[in-house]
Amino acid sequence: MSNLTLEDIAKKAGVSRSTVSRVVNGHQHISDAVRQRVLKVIEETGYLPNAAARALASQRSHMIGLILPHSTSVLFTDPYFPKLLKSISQACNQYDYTLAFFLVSSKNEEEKILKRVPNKGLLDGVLVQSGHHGDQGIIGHMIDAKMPQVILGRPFRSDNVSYIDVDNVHAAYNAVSYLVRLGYQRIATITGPLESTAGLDRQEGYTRALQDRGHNIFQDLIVEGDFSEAGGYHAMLNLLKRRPDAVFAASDTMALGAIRAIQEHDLKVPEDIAIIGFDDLPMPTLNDIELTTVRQPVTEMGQKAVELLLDIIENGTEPPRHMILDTNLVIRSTCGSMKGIKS
Amino acid sequence: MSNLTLEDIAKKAGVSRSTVSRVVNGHQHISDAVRQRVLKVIEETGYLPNAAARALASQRSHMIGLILPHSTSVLFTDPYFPKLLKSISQACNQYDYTLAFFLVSSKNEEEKILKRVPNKGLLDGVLVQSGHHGDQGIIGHMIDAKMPQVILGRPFRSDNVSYIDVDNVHAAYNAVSYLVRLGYQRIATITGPLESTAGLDRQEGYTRALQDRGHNIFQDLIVEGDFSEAGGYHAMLNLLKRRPDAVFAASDTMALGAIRAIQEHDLKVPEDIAIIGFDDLPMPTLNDIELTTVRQPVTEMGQKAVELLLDIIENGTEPPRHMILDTNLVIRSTCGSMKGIKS
DNA sequence: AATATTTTTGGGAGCGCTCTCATAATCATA
DNA sequence: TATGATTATGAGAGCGCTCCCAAAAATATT
Repeated sequence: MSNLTLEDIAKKAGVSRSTVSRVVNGHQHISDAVRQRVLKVIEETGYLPNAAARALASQRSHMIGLILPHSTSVLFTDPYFPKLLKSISQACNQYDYTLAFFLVSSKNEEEKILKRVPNKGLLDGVLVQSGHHGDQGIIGHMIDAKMPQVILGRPFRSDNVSYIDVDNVHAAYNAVSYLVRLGYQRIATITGPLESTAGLDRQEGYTRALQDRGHNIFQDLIVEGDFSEAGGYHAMLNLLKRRPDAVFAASDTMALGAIRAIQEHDLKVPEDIAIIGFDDLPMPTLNDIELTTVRQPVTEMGQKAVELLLDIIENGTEPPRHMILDTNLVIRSTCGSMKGIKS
Repeated sequence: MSNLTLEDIAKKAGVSRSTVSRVVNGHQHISDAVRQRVLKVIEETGYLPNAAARALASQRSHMIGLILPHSTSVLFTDPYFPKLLKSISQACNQYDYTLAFFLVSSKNEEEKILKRVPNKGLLDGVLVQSGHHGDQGIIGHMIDAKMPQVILGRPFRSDNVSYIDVDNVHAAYNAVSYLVRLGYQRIATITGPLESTAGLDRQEGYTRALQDRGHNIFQDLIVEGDFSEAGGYHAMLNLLKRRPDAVFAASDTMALGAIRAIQEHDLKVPEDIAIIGFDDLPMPTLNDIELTTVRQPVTEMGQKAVELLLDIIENGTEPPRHMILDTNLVIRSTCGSMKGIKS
């Protein structure tokens, strides 16, 4: 099929290579007659430009990479990544960029990938999912390689890189404030892993909300989880001994695990213990639970991340750009019913 | 960093461009002294070859694409795709290929993607997830573009393309035979969507097993599902009226939905109704259910698919290669206990 | 020691495109 | 109608690599 070159099209249309190039790239300063003629030849022959030649000549591959470090790739069971991936993919498509996908499953792979990614002529920029200490290596590597990048999730060292994140502190603050306003007294939290910024930030929101509302902070009402169902279950098992009347779980999956633990102890949600989650993603087995939760704008995040990256590719890394997206509280039935709460 | 070219390295090492190229690509006919010298310069300067230039000169991008058509992208909630994606990504990494990811979410996107994917110089080949009628368009398009491809899952028209699939008929046959041997009499099935080859094949295995064992086929014990939890739930609601004593669900997610329906009707698994699933993938909420199921070798499938594609890229499309992977029955507790069954 | 053989190296032509610059054609202005 | 400004087109020099071919050096063969 398309072993045709610009030159071939030029010949067939009776114009020069440059002219065909202009038509293909939609430049101005082309007479309408010529444009139509060239377009017709392209249509007839099914000509498609050679991406490699284009990338070499223009120094732009029109390709961006998505790097998922191994600290996160474990979490692939939850629907967060598929959804994020989908929105990133759609955004790439929208802007005519190709998405290269790098799943870093081991230290070994990290090495190999870090050798390939910074190659000139391959990628115009990268999106790096992060939020863990361990990811600083990748991020630093990209900075060294002067590869334009946007971090998904606030990284631990964020001063010199661009990132996009949801406002975790504020989101958690609102969720916990809601529990306070409902009159709950012993509000516990199952945090995310505390070596992640998301875990840290959500815990901070929890603490601040309680403090601002004159509640004491009890360390034994704070249990660390790992964003997994099993983690939530075990964390809740611990918490049950401390008799909380409400729990803010830093992820829906953990909320689910917590509910399982509660139900196994013949307690009821929300009558005995209220639960609030975090994410609001579609889960295959959430059907019978009306989970009150914090909705993350995952789709928006993917879209904006791509746009941010393209902007950086176009206009340079400096200054680093930080974008914080709003969340909103989705009130369902695991905290008891209540109307007229304004966030 | 690497705005260095081969030429620069050549100069620094006091050799020619060709020689450096040989070293970089590990060709023979290079004296050890020179090789060491060049390697040292490369090391010191952090030189990385320009991927675009390489692709242009060698007519090989070392990149393959993964296309997920919209018929499948809906299913992204279940852990099948993440797991497949992971193994494909790892295999690519292993062979030093870059993976480009195309999620086709709409007819509109399909058009755009089909315009970009066949570009010469971008991809050496593609993996296409399939099994639906609707995907024939994409497959045909790739054939027209002479793009090497491997289909993941048997496509509807499979004579002229290479594909890799699990032996769905045989797997279902074994699962249902197992139920028969356990003595179940009214064995129902919740099928996958019948416009997918997986759905069709698994149903065929069900039918054949019953026939071979002298059971009658009752059409009202066959209900179509859609691989989703909700689909399984509703299908089971229908089946309950027909009082089956065992159900073969064509996916674990549907099995889960079915179990939910059964439990809501105050029946017990396996005492009242036995359930057997299909997939055996880690599910966040499967903790308390010991599902007997058919294990699909998803990881192996991703790995083999990449290897098959690389072989095709290397040695040509002809003849089309078909690879069928074995499954195995994983006996847990949703069919009652029984020992010594050999598949 | 002379020739044939093999190994090592360099030169050069392309891969198919973009993009600047020069030239040709068109239009506006006086 | 001559002059300058503007628009349309073509020619040519790369982009940074691979790979073939020929030359040079090292080694083997008689």
